Amino acid sequence: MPKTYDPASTEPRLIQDWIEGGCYQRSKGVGDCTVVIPPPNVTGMLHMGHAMDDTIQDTLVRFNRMRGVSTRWILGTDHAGIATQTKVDKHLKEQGISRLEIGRERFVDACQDWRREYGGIIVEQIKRMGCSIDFADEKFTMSPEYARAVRKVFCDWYHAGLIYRGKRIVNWCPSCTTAISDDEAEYRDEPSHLWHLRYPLAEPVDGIDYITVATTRPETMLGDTGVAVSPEDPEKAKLVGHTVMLPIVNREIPIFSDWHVDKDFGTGFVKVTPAHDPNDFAMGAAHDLPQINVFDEHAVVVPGYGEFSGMDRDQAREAIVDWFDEHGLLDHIEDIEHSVMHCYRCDSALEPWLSEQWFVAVDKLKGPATKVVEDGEVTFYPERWKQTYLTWMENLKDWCISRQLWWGHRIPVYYCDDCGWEDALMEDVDTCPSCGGHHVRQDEDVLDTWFSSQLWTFATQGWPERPEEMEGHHPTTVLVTARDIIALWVARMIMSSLYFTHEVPFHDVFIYATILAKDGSRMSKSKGNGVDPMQLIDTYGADAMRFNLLTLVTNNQDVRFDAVTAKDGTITSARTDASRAFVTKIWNASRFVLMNMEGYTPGPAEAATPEDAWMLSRLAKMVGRATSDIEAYDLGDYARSLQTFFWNDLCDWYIELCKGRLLHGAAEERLQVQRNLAFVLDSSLRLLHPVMPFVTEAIWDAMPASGLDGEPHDGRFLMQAAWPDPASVSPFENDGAEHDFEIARRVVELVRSARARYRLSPKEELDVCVKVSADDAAVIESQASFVRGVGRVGSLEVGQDVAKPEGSVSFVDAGMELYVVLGGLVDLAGERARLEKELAASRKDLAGVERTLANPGFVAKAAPQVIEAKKARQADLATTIAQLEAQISDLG
RNA sequence: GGGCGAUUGGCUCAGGGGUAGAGCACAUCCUUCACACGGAUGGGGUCGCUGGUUCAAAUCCAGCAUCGCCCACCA
Repeated sequence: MPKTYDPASTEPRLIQDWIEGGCYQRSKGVGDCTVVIPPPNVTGMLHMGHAMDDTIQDTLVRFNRMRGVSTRWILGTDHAGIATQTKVDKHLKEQGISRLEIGRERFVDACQDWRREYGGIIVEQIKRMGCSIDFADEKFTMSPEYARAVRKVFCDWYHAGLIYRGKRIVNWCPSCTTAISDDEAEYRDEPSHLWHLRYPLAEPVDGIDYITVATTRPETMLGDTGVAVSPEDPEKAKLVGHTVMLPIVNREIPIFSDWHVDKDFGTGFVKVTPAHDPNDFAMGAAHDLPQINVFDEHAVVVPGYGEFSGMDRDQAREAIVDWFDEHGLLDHIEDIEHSVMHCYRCDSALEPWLSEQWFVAVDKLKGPATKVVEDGEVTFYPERWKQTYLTWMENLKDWCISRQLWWGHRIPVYYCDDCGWEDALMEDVDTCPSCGGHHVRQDEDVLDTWFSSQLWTFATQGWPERPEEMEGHHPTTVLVTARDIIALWVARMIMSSLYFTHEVPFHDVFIYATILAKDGSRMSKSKGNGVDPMQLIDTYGADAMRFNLLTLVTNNQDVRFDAVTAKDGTITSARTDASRAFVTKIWNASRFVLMNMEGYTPGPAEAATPEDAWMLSRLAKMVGRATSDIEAYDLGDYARSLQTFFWNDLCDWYIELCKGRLLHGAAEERLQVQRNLAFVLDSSLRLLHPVMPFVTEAIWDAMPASGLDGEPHDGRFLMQAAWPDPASVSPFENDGAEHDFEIARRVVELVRSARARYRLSPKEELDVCVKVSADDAAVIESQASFVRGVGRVGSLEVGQDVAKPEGSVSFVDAGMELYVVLGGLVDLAGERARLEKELAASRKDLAGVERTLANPGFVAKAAPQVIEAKKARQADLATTIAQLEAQISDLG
């Protein structure tokens, strides 16, 4: 093995080997683990959220593959309608090309080119992360096969009456000239004004000849068809039933009362514009008011409004306010904070606009989709997201699915201009099936991107034409995704899957923490606080990034990622750096083991020494813990506990303890150590593999067979090797051995502490005496070689009646008194100070324990084990205090 | 407005009714033949605030504060 591990050269080679070895394709086995990747948009590059998502999925898939479960991880990308169209539009604009000039067909071709390029990049990035997903079988939400599935869904729902066309207020983006769904719109508070406008009454009432309405949208007054007041506003009740004469347009409109109105806001009079406000639309519908659209698709005032026609909404606002002012009808202007909806793509202010749209009626879909989550057929991890889902489902309104875009699935509805026939069809037509006429046209709109991605779990698996492909792989096992698309995507997948496949799309939904920038804000391009996962991989290697990400998988909603990108573009992340150090540690420890394998033949691990028994016990518990952690999606604990195990137990102690036998031991002894090390290392690599596939695979390739399965590795990959079986290693669990080891380890630590305090050379052997109970003395004696070797101890005297030697420093710890002989170097004042500090701490602890024990309530109500533990602690502390006092007085 | 989460050492985070943890950073020592991306030894925190439940609260509950996210709404 090379002295240093180089991720940059190793990772690409392994990816190639794995793919050539067919390791990424679906595996056969017992049970099923099918996962669909949340398809990234073809618009861009992988970001940290994807890196997190894909690392989690890969860890789960690799784990299951190793466990012998049949795995299938499905790759694909999303055409991402608006997002892609906007990017391509911009791209073309830079070349001086307008999409309107080149037309729909050529524009869609340009989108396809874009998708091939960027879809390819993102797939390469997924590959580079080490994701063991089937790259040979890539799906796309606009592939011909997928398009047929989308079309079938539309047609079936259309014919079942679940899809209908209707006039609705939609959030219209005048710049993208498309409707934006509520879920895609972004609200932002902005300083604005509340204009108080006077509307003259048609006939004065009790001497009042005008009322004042307050509005943030004066330009929409051209479309006003009523004025509303609150039913709880007695002062204004007398005006209800009267009319006002709308200025400028001279339209006589009624005053009515409606619960939408808050009597304490503004003036208590609300101008009602059904065509330009969702609430007004609702009020208008309830009170039978006309809907008058005053804007065209670009938010320009339509003809018929004199000087105002042809103005855009901003110009119109100014002109109309001026008009009111000139005519003495502008009461006053008030400054307010006002939240304005913006297009999530182009950031233009959205216009509530009345238009013809397609909708999915959700009434019949939401019931079943609610039930499966309530019943636990679909389980959310962490559990709290269940409530988020249910609340959203409860408040669900019909879903506007039409988009006025060119890039997307075109709505398969055909109209005959000759006879008025209309239908949704699976095949294109140019002749009217009803009248035989040739004036048949297809609907111009395309479908909301989520309409196609809601089919992702089954349309990627042969539905509807090859249902056999789904057998055993649907419902999928787990969906790993971000919390912000629980409503947009997760819920819709559940609804459509239940309808079309009669089963849930997945059993588990795992929601990971949102990755925030170091300052706690969302990573965003505009803020420039984002971190590029590819750059992290360049700097630290994919394993280090993956490991760090997995340690951040906790119950939290969001986590801060500590990486910072400097002005010169270099990236630093303390935690990823530490993860890289762990990768290096794994490499070096393995290198040491493999450098000392001469004469090795595979054979079973055995607890030949106390430290062997300890190590094998620790390993057995680690296997159990790693397995149950991953099964419970507790991936952060899986990663962190493995790191502690490998670094602290295996490297810091066991390998050090093996050196004596390995380098100088007799042949038989040596062979057993080799077998134990091979067993522990092999097991550890397998446990680590799901999160750190590269370094573990690279090492495994160089390793001989271990006692774990006895098979030589030639031509085999670790990623296809068996996950260690918790049941078969559990006989190694040995609490007694662990306890004994702790005692010996403590002796070594105390010797080291003395050495550090007196700055003694690590080469120099120290003489040590330990005064302990007879039982513990035997325990230490049995591990004398370990204590001598690792502690660099010369003579070691252990017993009940050991006396403190001349010129030694003493330690008191848990019933143990330990003396390290220094030979006249003792710093009496320093020792006294140290012992007194410990004494003070012990006394304080004892006082606390005694206070608890003196509490009658505690003795009466606490669990017996707790009381026992307290009493034992009391005894220990009392002994320690007595010993410390004796030592201090001994110092003179 | 509704909901959710966070608040633990300088930083990023675990933990979670009964002796406060890790990594990084810091201090001292060590280039001993796996590893200086290392080893050893240390210093450092009344677990946001106020109440409550309990024999016992950093941990459970309530309120508050601050930060963040989601949903809804705003004439």
